[in-house]
Amino acid sequence: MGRRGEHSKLEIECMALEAAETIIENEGYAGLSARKVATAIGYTVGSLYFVFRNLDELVLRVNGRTLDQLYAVLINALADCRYPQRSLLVLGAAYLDFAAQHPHRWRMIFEHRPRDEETPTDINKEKMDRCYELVEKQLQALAARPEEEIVLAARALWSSVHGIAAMTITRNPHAEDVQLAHQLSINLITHYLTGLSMTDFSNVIMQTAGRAVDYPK
Amino acid sequence: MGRRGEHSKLEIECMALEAAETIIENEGYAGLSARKVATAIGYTVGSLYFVFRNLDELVLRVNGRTLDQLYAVLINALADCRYPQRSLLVLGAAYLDFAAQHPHRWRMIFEHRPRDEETPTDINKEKMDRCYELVEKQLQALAARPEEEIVLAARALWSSVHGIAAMTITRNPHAEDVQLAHQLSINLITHYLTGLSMTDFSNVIMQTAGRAVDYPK
DNA sequence: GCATTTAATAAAACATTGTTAAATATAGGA
DNA sequence: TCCTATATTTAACAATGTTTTATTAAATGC
Repeated sequence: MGRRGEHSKLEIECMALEAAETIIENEGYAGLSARKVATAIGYTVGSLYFVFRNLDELVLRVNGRTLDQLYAVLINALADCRYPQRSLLVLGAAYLDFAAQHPHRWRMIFEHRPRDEETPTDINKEKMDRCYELVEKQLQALAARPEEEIVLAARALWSSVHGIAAMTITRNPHAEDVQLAHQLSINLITHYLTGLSMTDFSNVIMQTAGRAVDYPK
Repeated sequence: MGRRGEHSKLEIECMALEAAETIIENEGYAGLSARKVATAIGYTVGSLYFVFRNLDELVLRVNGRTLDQLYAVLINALADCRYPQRSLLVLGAAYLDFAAQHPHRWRMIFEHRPRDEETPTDINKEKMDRCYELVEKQLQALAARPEEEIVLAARALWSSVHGIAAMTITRNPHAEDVQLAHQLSINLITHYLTGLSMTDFSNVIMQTAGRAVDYPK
């Protein structure tokens, strides 16, 4: 039929993203297909390719929106935390809860493999780095250290919480899994920060940089 | 043609697994297909389904073999480490190196989503738990603590190193990525262990268990 | 107000996928 | 030597992402 101008290109784009999100939320990434998204928004397959270059691009866009949501959640969780150590614990807890509440979309951020080789994969890198920066800010408030060390510590800490989520929170997480994740996160952050406050940090850096692969006996 | 008895069922199974592994190692999971595996071992598609229930089963078997390899690497790396703290650092480094050397197969362990719902997903759980136990053993040698706390700490620590790998080592890791991963791992393990040795561990457990989700201000 | 162009949408076609059903050829026993 | 069981292939199916072609409605020119 080809009715025209009923929705603007931007509207269709937004509708498609929302439709894809609910499909993924309900059926997981495996349930996502171009035709399913298209019929969900009342169009046919070909129209999707008028808006997105391919499905990979749509997925990357969904991931971007998920990262935006995550960031908002983190900021919100941080709202009324006055002490940096508590802030770090709260950040970890908020991340775990977000992962548990949207397991499919959360996993898709990390697990999506673009079919097309030339699709840029690091489009959402900045959105991920924002999270590291949140952690950096708290670490800075906790102890005055050189920038370089703060960056490293933030990355180590945030990656660790992510690892706990990755190993504990499945695609269909049970309440007990989530609770275990929280225990692990608290355990990890607490001990790491204690160690951080006890160590001559720059010294460790000097000793270990650049000789990681063949670690001495 | 149907030549018969040229290879036993078990032989075909092994050939298919090896073929799948080289395909994945070279082209990633995206490059894996039933037909490609079949032709690689000189058979046609249908024959694969005489040996494996479906492709998911084949992938799970490959994952099992990868985990066996990983375990062997970890044991080997541990061979001549006399001090538990050093052992933990070496375990982390060995894990990162394994992930960097076989990124596709390593990621597939965690990223594989079975198409079929009724495919059991936790077949390789024991093989993963063996890794936790290695860490537990070192932690036990480091400090005498109740079993429960050792288990928790091992899980936190190992998940963290995995998280560092997951965030740093891409599907086509550069040398600089791997080096950063090693730095982060050393940083994390060192500070965590320092913190562990400084803290009244059981006290922390008592305080935090069961009130993880809505964390107090 | 009608014809023409242009762009939005649909429909169809293609190659590839996992999986299954049917066909076929071979090995071993009668 | 035939027969049967089974290993193996072949063909077919449905679903997928993507591209190409066809159609229709709006915008434009006169």
